[in-house]
Amino acid sequence: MSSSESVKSLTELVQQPCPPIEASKDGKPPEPSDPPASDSQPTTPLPLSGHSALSIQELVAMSPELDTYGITKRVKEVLTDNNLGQRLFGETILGLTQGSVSDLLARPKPWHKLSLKGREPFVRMQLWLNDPNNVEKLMDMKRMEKKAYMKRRHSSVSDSQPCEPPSVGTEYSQGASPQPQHQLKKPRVVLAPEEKEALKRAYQQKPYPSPKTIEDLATQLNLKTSTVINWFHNYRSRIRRELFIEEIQAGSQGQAGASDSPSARSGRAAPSSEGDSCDGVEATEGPGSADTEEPKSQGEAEREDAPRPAEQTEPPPSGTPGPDDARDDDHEGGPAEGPGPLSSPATATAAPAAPEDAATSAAAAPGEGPAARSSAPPPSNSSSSSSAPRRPSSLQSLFGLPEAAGARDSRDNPLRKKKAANLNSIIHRLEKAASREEPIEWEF
DNA sequence: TCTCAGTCAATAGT
DNA sequence: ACTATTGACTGAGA
Repeated sequence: MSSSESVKSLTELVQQPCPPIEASKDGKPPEPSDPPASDSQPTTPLPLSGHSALSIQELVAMSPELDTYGITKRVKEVLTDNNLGQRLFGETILGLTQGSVSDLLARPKPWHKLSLKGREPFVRMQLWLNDPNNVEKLMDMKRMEKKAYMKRRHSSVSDSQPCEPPSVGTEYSQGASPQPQHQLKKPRVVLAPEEKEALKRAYQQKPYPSPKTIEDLATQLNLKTSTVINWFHNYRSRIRRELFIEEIQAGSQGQAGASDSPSARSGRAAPSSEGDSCDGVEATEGPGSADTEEPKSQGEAEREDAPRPAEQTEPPPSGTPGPDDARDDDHEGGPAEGPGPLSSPATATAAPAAPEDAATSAAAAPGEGPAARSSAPPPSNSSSSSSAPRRPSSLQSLFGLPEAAGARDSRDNPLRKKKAANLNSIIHRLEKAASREEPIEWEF
Protein backbone atom coordinates (compact mmCIF):
# COMPACT_ATOMS: atom_id res chain seq x y z
CA MET A 1 0.00 0.00 0.00
CA SER A 2 2.16 2.83 -0.73
CA SER A 3 0.56 6.09 -1.11
CA SER A 4 1.87 6.32 -4.57
CA GLU A 5 -0.19 3.34 -5.28
CA SER A 6 -3.35 5.03 -4.33
CA VAL A 7 -2.48 8.01 -6.33
CA LYS A 8 -2.08 5.84 -9.23
CA SER A 9 -5.47 4.34 -8.98
CA LEU A 10 -6.74 7.75 -8.43
CA THR A 11 -5.31 8.83 -11.65
CA GLU A 12 -6.79 6.00 -13.48
CA LEU A 13 -10.06 6.56 -11.94
CA VAL A 14 -10.18 10.10 -12.95
CA GLN A 15 -9.07 9.37 -16.32
CA GLN A 16 -11.96 7.22 -17.02
CA PRO A 17 -14.43 8.56 -19.37
CA CYS A 18 -17.14 8.74 -16.95
CA PRO A 19 -17.11 10.84 -13.91
CA PRO A 20 -17.37 9.07 -10.68
CA ILE A 21 -20.48 10.47 -9.48
CA GLU A 22 -22.16 9.21 -6.51
CA ALA A 23 -19.35 8.15 -4.41
CA SER A 24 -21.78 7.93 -1.65
CA LYS A 25 -24.51 10.31 -1.49
CA ASP A 26 -25.27 9.25 1.91
CA GLY A 27 -27.75 11.12 3.80
CA LYS A 28 -30.92 12.37 2.49
CA PRO A 29 -33.37 9.78 1.70
CA PRO A 30 -35.20 11.68 -0.89
CA GLU A 31 -32.25 12.03 -2.99
CA PRO A 32 -30.68 8.87 -4.07
CA SER A 33 -33.17 8.59 -6.73
CA ASP A 34 -31.39 11.13 -8.68
CA PRO A 35 -29.66 8.89 -11.02
CA PRO A 36 -29.92 10.30 -14.39
CA ALA A 37 -32.68 9.53 -16.62
CA SER A 38 -33.94 6.80 -14.58
CA ASP A 39 -35.22 5.08 -17.48
CA SER A 40 -32.56 3.43 -19.22
CA GLN A 41 -29.01 3.79 -19.20
CA PRO A 42 -27.83 5.21 -22.37
CA THR A 43 -24.44 3.94 -22.60
CA THR A 44 -23.16 5.41 -19.56
CA PRO A 45 -22.24 2.90 -17.09
CA LEU A 46 -22.40 5.15 -14.23
CA PRO A 47 -20.65 3.65 -11.40
CA LEU A 48 -23.66 3.99 -9.41
CA SER A 49 -23.30 0.97 -7.43
CA GLY A 50 -20.60 -0.55 -5.57
CA HIS A 51 -17.91 1.81 -4.77
CA SER A 52 -15.20 2.92 -6.84
CA ALA A 53 -11.80 2.60 -5.54
CA LEU A 54 -11.77 6.07 -4.30
CA SER A 55 -14.60 8.07 -3.07
CA ILE A 56 -15.02 11.49 -4.35
CA GLN A 57 -14.33 12.69 -0.91
CA GLU A 58 -10.91 11.30 -1.03
CA LEU A 59 -10.39 12.89 -4.33
CA VAL A 60 -11.43 16.16 -2.88
CA ALA A 61 -9.12 15.77 -0.01
CA MET A 62 -6.23 15.15 -2.29
CA SER A 63 -7.16 17.63 -4.88
CA PRO A 64 -4.78 20.41 -5.55
CA GLU A 65 -6.10 23.86 -5.42
CA LEU A 66 -8.63 24.42 -8.13
CA ASP A 67 -9.61 27.57 -9.81
CA THR A 68 -13.26 27.56 -9.02
CA TYR A 69 -13.99 30.61 -11.01
CA GLY A 70 -12.29 29.26 -14.06
CA ILE A 71 -14.00 25.95 -13.73
CA THR A 72 -17.44 27.38 -13.49
CA LYS A 73 -16.71 29.61 -16.36
CA ARG A 74 -15.79 26.74 -18.53
CA VAL A 75 -18.70 24.71 -17.42
CA LYS A 76 -21.02 27.51 -18.26
CA GLU A 77 -19.54 27.77 -21.67
CA VAL A 78 -19.78 24.11 -22.33
CA LEU A 79 -23.33 23.95 -21.15
CA THR A 80 -24.50 26.82 -23.24
CA ASP A 81 -22.53 25.81 -26.25
CA ASN A 82 -24.10 22.44 -26.21
CA ASN A 83 -27.43 23.46 -25.08
CA LEU A 84 -27.34 21.47 -21.94
CA GLY A 85 -29.36 22.53 -19.00
CA GLN A 86 -28.33 23.03 -15.48
CA ARG A 87 -30.82 20.57 -14.27
CA LEU A 88 -29.47 17.70 -16.24
CA PHE A 89 -25.92 18.60 -15.54
CA GLY A 90 -26.59 19.09 -11.90
CA GLU A 91 -28.50 15.94 -11.35
CA THR A 92 -26.31 13.66 -13.33
CA ILE A 93 -22.90 15.06 -12.84
CA LEU A 94 -22.98 16.87 -9.60
CA GLY A 95 -25.81 15.33 -7.78
CA LEU A 96 -27.28 18.71 -7.09
CA THR A 97 -30.52 20.37 -8.00
CA GLN A 98 -30.86 23.02 -10.64
CA GLY A 99 -31.06 25.87 -8.22
CA SER A 100 -27.90 24.85 -6.52
CA VAL A 101 -26.10 24.53 -9.79
CA SER A 102 -27.22 27.92 -10.88
CA ASP A 103 -25.98 29.38 -7.69
CA LEU A 104 -22.72 27.59 -7.85
CA LEU A 105 -22.04 28.63 -11.38
CA ALA A 106 -22.95 32.18 -10.79
CA ARG A 107 -21.20 32.66 -7.52
CA PRO A 108 -18.40 30.26 -7.02
CA LYS A 109 -16.48 30.74 -3.86
CA PRO A 110 -12.73 30.69 -3.93
CA TRP A 111 -11.25 27.33 -3.23
CA HIS A 112 -9.83 28.32 0.07
CA LYS A 113 -13.10 29.42 1.38
CA LEU A 114 -14.74 26.17 0.66
CA SER A 115 -15.21 23.37 3.06
CA LEU A 116 -14.39 19.88 2.00
CA LYS A 117 -17.93 19.35 1.10
CA GLY A 118 -18.17 22.56 -0.77
CA ARG A 119 -15.26 21.57 -2.94
CA GLU A 120 -16.87 18.43 -4.06
CA PRO A 121 -18.91 19.92 -6.86
CA PHE A 122 -15.90 21.69 -8.20
CA VAL A 123 -13.84 18.58 -8.26
CA ARG A 124 -16.65 16.89 -10.08
CA MET A 125 -16.87 19.67 -12.56
CA GLN A 126 -13.17 19.55 -13.14
CA LEU A 127 -13.26 15.86 -13.68
CA TRP A 128 -16.14 16.22 -15.97
CA LEU A 129 -14.38 18.83 -18.01
CA ASN A 130 -11.32 16.73 -18.30
CA ASP A 131 -12.90 14.37 -20.67
CA PRO A 132 -14.60 15.92 -23.66
CA ASN A 133 -16.51 12.76 -24.12
CA ASN A 134 -18.52 13.62 -21.14
CA VAL A 135 -20.27 16.30 -23.03
CA GLU A 136 -21.34 13.83 -25.60
CA LYS A 137 -22.61 11.57 -22.99
CA LEU A 138 -24.64 14.22 -21.41
CA MET A 139 -26.11 15.13 -24.71
CA ASP A 140 -27.04 11.58 -25.31
CA MET A 141 -28.64 11.49 -22.02
CA LYS A 142 -30.60 14.52 -22.81
CA ARG A 143 -31.85 13.00 -25.98
CA MET A 144 -32.90 9.89 -24.25
CA GLU A 145 -34.64 11.78 -21.61
CA LYS A 146 -36.61 13.59 -24.15
CA LYS A 147 -37.47 10.47 -25.95
CA ALA A 148 -38.58 8.80 -22.83
CA TYR A 149 -40.65 11.73 -21.93
CA MET A 150 -42.37 11.77 -25.24
CA LYS A 151 -43.04 8.17 -25.00
CA ARG A 152 -44.49 8.43 -21.65
CA ARG A 153 -46.60 11.29 -22.63
CA HIS A 154 -48.03 9.44 -25.53
CA SER A 155 -48.80 6.36 -23.69
CA SER A 156 -50.46 8.23 -20.96
CA VAL A 157 -52.51 10.14 -23.40
CA SER A 158 -53.95 7.05 -24.83
CA ASP A 159 -53.97 5.38 -21.59
CA SER A 160 -55.59 7.76 -19.26
CA GLN A 161 -53.63 8.12 -16.12
CA PRO A 162 -54.26 11.74 -15.57
CA CYS A 163 -51.82 12.05 -12.89
CA GLU A 164 -48.21 11.98 -13.56
CA PRO A 165 -46.34 15.10 -13.26
CA PRO A 166 -44.45 15.62 -16.43
CA SER A 167 -41.17 15.37 -14.86
CA VAL A 168 -38.59 13.19 -16.29
CA GLY A 169 -38.53 9.81 -14.93
CA THR A 170 -37.94 10.23 -11.37
CA GLU A 171 -40.79 8.41 -10.16
CA TYR A 172 -40.74 8.15 -6.57
CA SER A 173 -41.23 4.68 -5.45
CA GLN A 174 -38.25 4.88 -3.31
CA GLY A 175 -39.00 1.62 -1.79
CA ALA A 176 -41.21 1.80 1.13
CA SER A 177 -42.21 5.32 1.23
CA PRO A 178 -45.03 5.73 3.59
CA GLN A 179 -46.17 8.35 1.29
CA PRO A 180 -47.09 10.87 3.85
CA GLN A 181 -47.04 13.49 1.31
CA HIS A 182 -50.60 14.55 1.30
CA GLN A 183 -49.81 16.64 4.28
CA LEU A 184 -50.04 20.28 4.04
CA LYS A 185 -47.15 21.62 2.22
CA LYS A 186 -46.34 24.68 4.06
CA PRO A 187 -46.68 27.36 1.51
CA ARG A 188 -43.47 29.05 0.85
CA VAL A 189 -43.14 32.34 2.56
CA VAL A 190 -42.62 35.17 0.22
CA LEU A 191 -41.57 38.38 1.74
CA ALA A 192 -43.05 41.48 0.33
CA PRO A 193 -40.72 44.13 -0.95
CA GLU A 194 -41.54 46.37 1.93
CA GLU A 195 -40.73 43.65 4.33
CA LYS A 196 -37.42 43.03 2.74
CA GLU A 197 -36.79 46.68 2.78
CA ALA A 198 -37.43 46.82 6.45
CA LEU A 199 -35.27 43.84 7.10
CA LYS A 200 -32.44 45.28 5.14
CA ARG A 201 -32.74 48.44 7.01
CA ALA A 202 -32.60 46.56 10.22
CA TYR A 203 -29.65 44.64 8.97
CA GLN A 204 -27.83 47.77 8.21
CA GLN A 205 -28.20 48.88 11.72
CA LYS A 206 -27.55 45.56 13.20
CA PRO A 207 -26.33 42.70 11.17
CA TYR A 208 -26.53 40.48 14.18
CA PRO A 209 -29.70 41.38 15.95
CA SER A 210 -30.37 40.07 19.36
CA PRO A 211 -33.19 37.69 19.93
CA LYS A 212 -35.18 40.48 21.25
CA THR A 213 -34.67 42.58 18.24
CA ILE A 214 -35.59 39.70 16.09
CA GLU A 215 -38.66 39.20 18.06
CA ASP A 216 -39.65 42.77 17.67
CA LEU A 217 -38.91 42.72 14.07
CA ALA A 218 -41.04 39.69 13.60
CA THR A 219 -43.86 41.22 15.48
CA GLN A 220 -43.77 44.41 13.61
CA LEU A 221 -43.57 42.76 10.31
CA ASN A 222 -45.98 40.14 11.27
CA LEU A 223 -43.64 37.36 10.41
CA LYS A 224 -42.61 34.32 12.28
CA THR A 225 -39.44 34.84 14.18
CA SER A 226 -37.91 31.90 12.47
CA THR A 227 -38.48 33.64 9.22
CA VAL A 228 -36.70 36.68 10.44
CA ILE A 229 -33.87 34.60 11.77
CA ASN A 230 -33.57 32.76 8.54
CA TRP A 231 -33.64 35.92 6.63
CA PHE A 232 -30.71 37.31 8.54
CA HIS A 233 -28.74 34.15 8.13
CA ASN A 234 -29.39 34.02 4.46
CA TYR A 235 -28.75 37.63 3.92
CA ARG A 236 -25.47 37.56 5.70
CA SER A 237 -24.18 34.70 3.73
CA ARG A 238 -25.42 36.05 0.51
CA ILE A 239 -23.58 39.22 1.09
CA ARG A 240 -20.52 37.34 1.96
CA ARG A 241 -20.70 35.45 -1.24
CA GLU A 242 -21.24 38.54 -3.19
CA LEU A 243 -18.01 39.79 -1.83
CA PHE A 244 -16.25 36.68 -2.88
CA ILE A 245 -17.16 36.98 -6.45
CA GLU A 246 -16.31 40.57 -6.53
CA GLU A 247 -13.04 39.69 -5.09
CA ILE A 248 -12.44 37.14 -7.72
CA GLN A 249 -13.51 39.27 -10.54
CA ALA A 250 -11.50 42.17 -9.40
CA GLY A 251 -8.49 40.08 -8.95
CA SER A 252 -8.67 38.54 -12.30
CA GLN A 253 -10.00 41.04 -14.61
CA GLY A 254 -8.64 39.73 -17.76
CA GLN A 255 -7.23 36.43 -17.02
CA ALA A 256 -9.02 33.77 -15.38
CA GLY A 257 -7.92 33.37 -12.27
CA ALA A 258 -6.95 32.73 -9.25
CA SER A 259 -9.03 33.21 -6.60
CA ASP A 260 -7.39 32.41 -3.57
CA SER A 261 -5.03 35.01 -2.66
CA PRO A 262 -6.99 37.56 -0.93
CA SER A 263 -7.22 40.30 -3.26
CA ALA A 264 -9.14 43.37 -3.56
CA ARG A 265 -11.92 43.50 -1.22
CA SER A 266 -14.27 45.98 -2.36
CA GLY A 267 -17.75 45.48 -1.51
CA ARG A 268 -21.08 46.86 -1.65
CA ALA A 269 -23.50 46.43 0.99
CA ALA A 270 -25.83 44.13 -0.59
CA PRO A 271 -26.42 42.07 -3.55
CA SER A 272 -29.21 44.30 -4.04
CA SER A 273 -31.31 43.86 -6.96
CA GLU A 274 -34.66 45.07 -6.36
CA GLY A 275 -35.49 48.13 -4.64
CA ASP A 276 -32.39 48.29 -2.65
CA SER A 277 -32.91 51.88 -2.55
CA CYS A 278 -31.24 51.74 0.66
CA ASP A 279 -27.82 50.82 -0.30
CA GLY A 280 -27.07 52.52 2.69
CA VAL A 281 -23.85 51.16 2.06
CA GLU A 282 -22.55 53.34 4.66
CA ALA A 283 -25.59 53.68 6.60
CA THR A 284 -23.95 52.36 9.55
CA GLU A 285 -25.90 54.11 12.08
CA GLY A 286 -29.34 55.16 12.29
CA PRO A 287 -30.21 55.97 15.78
CA GLY A 288 -28.02 58.41 17.31
CA SER A 289 -24.96 56.62 18.32
CA ALA A 290 -22.62 57.66 15.73
CA ASP A 291 -19.98 55.14 15.84
CA THR A 292 -17.81 55.10 18.75
CA GLU A 293 -14.70 53.93 17.32
CA GLU A 294 -13.02 55.50 14.48
CA PRO A 295 -10.43 53.93 12.44
CA LYS A 296 -8.41 56.95 12.12
CA SER A 297 -6.10 55.69 9.61
CA GLN A 298 -7.39 54.44 6.37
CA GLY A 299 -6.02 57.57 5.02
CA GLU A 300 -5.33 56.13 1.73
CA ALA A 301 -7.48 53.21 1.96
CA GLU A 302 -10.28 53.41 -0.36
CA ARG A 303 -13.25 54.92 1.12
CA GLU A 304 -15.74 54.99 -1.53
CA ASP A 305 -17.10 51.67 -0.82
CA ALA A 306 -18.36 50.81 2.48
CA PRO A 307 -17.07 47.39 2.75
CA ARG A 308 -19.08 44.72 4.24
CA PRO A 309 -21.60 45.96 6.57
CA ALA A 310 -21.43 42.86 8.46
CA GLU A 311 -18.14 42.65 10.10
CA GLN A 312 -17.27 46.17 9.88
CA THR A 313 -20.29 47.69 11.15
CA GLU A 314 -20.03 47.09 14.74
CA PRO A 315 -17.95 44.38 15.95
CA PRO A 316 -15.51 46.36 17.87
CA PRO A 317 -17.21 47.28 20.98
CA SER A 318 -18.28 44.35 22.92
CA GLY A 319 -18.96 42.58 19.78
CA THR A 320 -19.11 39.05 20.81
CA PRO A 321 -22.03 37.02 19.94
CA GLY A 322 -22.20 36.38 23.50
CA PRO A 323 -25.30 35.31 25.15
CA ASP A 324 -25.62 38.53 26.89
CA ASP A 325 -27.27 40.84 24.62
CA ALA A 326 -23.91 42.10 23.88
CA ARG A 327 -24.36 43.31 20.41
CA ASP A 328 -27.56 44.93 20.48
CA ASP A 329 -27.07 47.81 22.58
CA ASP A 330 -29.73 49.41 20.87
CA HIS A 331 -32.63 49.35 23.14
CA GLU A 332 -35.39 49.61 20.86
CA GLY A 333 -37.87 48.18 23.13
CA GLY A 334 -37.48 50.88 25.58
CA PRO A 335 -38.74 54.29 25.71
CA ALA A 336 -39.65 56.19 22.72
CA GLU A 337 -39.32 53.03 21.01
CA GLY A 338 -41.47 53.53 18.19
CA PRO A 339 -40.89 51.53 15.22
CA GLY A 340 -37.48 50.43 15.85
CA PRO A 341 -35.12 49.89 13.07
CA LEU A 342 -37.57 49.27 10.46
CA SER A 343 -39.29 52.43 10.87
CA SER A 344 -39.03 53.58 7.47
CA PRO A 345 -38.90 57.22 7.96
CA ALA A 346 -41.24 58.48 5.50
CA THR A 347 -42.89 55.62 3.92
CA ALA A 348 -44.31 53.98 6.84
CA THR A 349 -46.23 51.96 4.48
CA ALA A 350 -44.08 49.12 5.30
CA ALA A 351 -45.23 46.37 7.36
CA PRO A 352 -45.32 47.65 10.80
CA ALA A 353 -48.28 49.68 10.14
CA ALA A 354 -50.97 47.48 8.94
CA PRO A 355 -50.61 43.95 9.89
CA GLU A 356 -54.04 42.94 9.21
CA ASP A 357 -53.95 44.37 5.87
CA ALA A 358 -53.78 41.55 3.51
CA ALA A 359 -51.13 43.35 1.70
CA THR A 360 -48.54 41.58 3.58
CA SER A 361 -49.87 38.41 2.29
CA ALA A 362 -46.73 36.71 2.99
CA ALA A 363 -46.43 35.53 6.48
CA ALA A 364 -49.98 35.47 7.37
CA ALA A 365 -51.02 32.53 9.36
CA PRO A 366 -49.63 32.97 12.74
CA GLY A 367 -50.73 29.68 13.92
CA GLU A 368 -48.09 27.34 12.93
CA GLY A 369 -48.68 23.94 14.03
CA PRO A 370 -46.66 21.23 15.38
CA ALA A 371 -45.33 20.81 11.99
CA ALA A 372 -44.61 17.28 11.40
CA ARG A 373 -41.01 16.83 10.88
CA SER A 374 -39.98 14.23 8.59
CA SER A 375 -37.94 11.72 10.28
CA ALA A 376 -34.51 12.30 9.20
CA PRO A 377 -32.17 9.49 9.55
CA PRO A 378 -28.91 10.94 10.50
CA PRO A 379 -26.65 9.58 7.95
CA SER A 380 -23.69 11.42 8.98
CA ASN A 381 -20.62 9.97 7.67
CA SER A 382 -18.34 11.83 5.51
CA SER A 383 -15.89 12.19 8.24
CA SER A 384 -12.72 11.40 6.59
CA SER A 385 -11.18 14.47 7.78
CA SER A 386 -8.02 13.30 6.39
CA SER A 387 -5.27 15.70 6.66
CA ALA A 388 -4.96 15.98 3.02
CA PRO A 389 -1.73 14.57 2.04
CA ARG A 390 -0.42 16.69 -0.61
CA ARG A 391 0.49 15.14 -3.74
CA PRO A 392 0.38 17.93 -6.16
CA SER A 393 2.32 16.87 -9.07
CA SER A 394 0.47 13.88 -10.20
CA LEU A 395 -2.80 15.08 -8.98
CA GLN A 396 -2.40 18.25 -10.76
CA SER A 397 -2.04 16.63 -14.05
CA LEU A 398 -4.73 14.40 -13.00
CA PHE A 399 -7.09 17.22 -12.62
CA GLY A 400 -5.78 18.63 -15.75
CA LEU A 401 -5.44 22.05 -14.57
CA PRO A 402 -3.35 23.97 -16.86
CA GLU A 403 -3.42 27.10 -15.02
CA ALA A 404 -5.31 26.95 -11.91
CA ALA A 405 -2.82 27.31 -9.23
CA GLY A 406 -0.54 29.13 -11.44
CA ALA A 407 -2.40 32.28 -11.21
CA ARG A 408 -1.35 33.12 -7.80
CA ASP A 409 1.09 35.69 -8.90
CA SER A 410 -0.20 38.83 -8.12
CA ARG A 411 1.54 41.31 -9.94
CA ASP A 412 -1.63 42.80 -11.04
CA ASN A 413 -2.27 45.85 -9.15
CA PRO A 414 0.19 46.21 -6.45
CA LEU A 415 -1.66 49.03 -4.98
CA ARG A 416 -4.86 47.24 -4.95
CA LYS A 417 -3.29 44.26 -3.40
CA LYS A 418 -1.86 46.30 -0.76
CA LYS A 419 -5.07 47.88 0.12
CA ALA A 420 -6.70 44.59 0.03
CA ALA A 421 -4.23 43.12 2.34
CA ASN A 422 -4.68 45.93 4.67
CA LEU A 423 -8.37 45.73 4.62
CA ASN A 424 -8.19 42.09 4.96
CA SER A 425 -6.21 42.15 8.05
CA ILE A 426 -8.57 44.60 9.50
CA ILE A 427 -11.42 42.41 8.74
CA HIS A 428 -9.62 39.52 10.10
CA ARG A 429 -9.02 41.19 13.32
CA LEU A 430 -12.54 42.30 13.51
CA GLU A 431 -13.78 38.87 13.02
CA LYS A 432 -11.46 37.48 15.51
CA ALA A 433 -12.34 40.06 17.99
CA ALA A 434 -15.93 39.50 17.42
CA SER A 435 -15.64 35.92 18.24
CA ARG A 436 -13.42 36.48 21.17
CA GLU A 437 -14.57 38.49 23.91
CA GLU A 438 -11.61 40.55 24.51
CA PRO A 439 -11.53 44.23 24.46
CA ILE A 440 -8.75 44.70 22.04
CA GLU A 441 -7.85 48.06 20.94
CA TRP A 442 -8.72 49.29 17.58
CA GLU A 443 -6.09 50.85 15.66
CA PHE A 444 -5.36 50.24 12.14
C1' DT B 1 -27.33 28.13 21.58
C1' DC B 2 -25.76 30.63 17.68
C1' DT B 3 -23.51 31.13 13.15
C1' DC B 4 -22.20 29.41 8.97
C1' DA B 5 -21.88 26.47 4.79
C1' DG B 6 -24.39 23.87 1.65
C1' DT B 7 -28.46 22.59 -0.19
C1' DC B 8 -33.19 21.87 -1.44
C1' DA B 9 -37.14 23.19 -3.60
C1' DA B 10 -40.72 26.53 -4.66
C1' DT B 11 -41.42 30.08 -7.59
C1' DA B 12 -40.40 34.40 -9.98
C1' DG B 13 -38.36 35.88 -14.40
C1' DT B 14 -37.07 35.23 -19.17
C1' DA C 1 -38.35 25.30 -20.82
C1' DC C 2 -34.62 26.99 -18.53
C1' DT C 3 -32.39 29.98 -15.18
C1' DA C 4 -32.20 32.96 -11.02
C1' DT C 5 -33.67 33.96 -6.55
C1' DT C 6 -34.57 32.95 -1.98
C1' DG C 7 -36.91 31.01 2.47
C1' DA C 8 -36.06 26.97 4.96
C1' DC C 9 -33.55 23.03 6.57
C1' DT C 10 -29.44 20.17 7.97
C1' DG C 11 -25.23 19.39 10.00
C1' DA C 12 -20.83 21.01 11.76
C1' DG C 13 -18.18 24.05 14.86
C1' DA C 14 -17.53 26.84 18.89
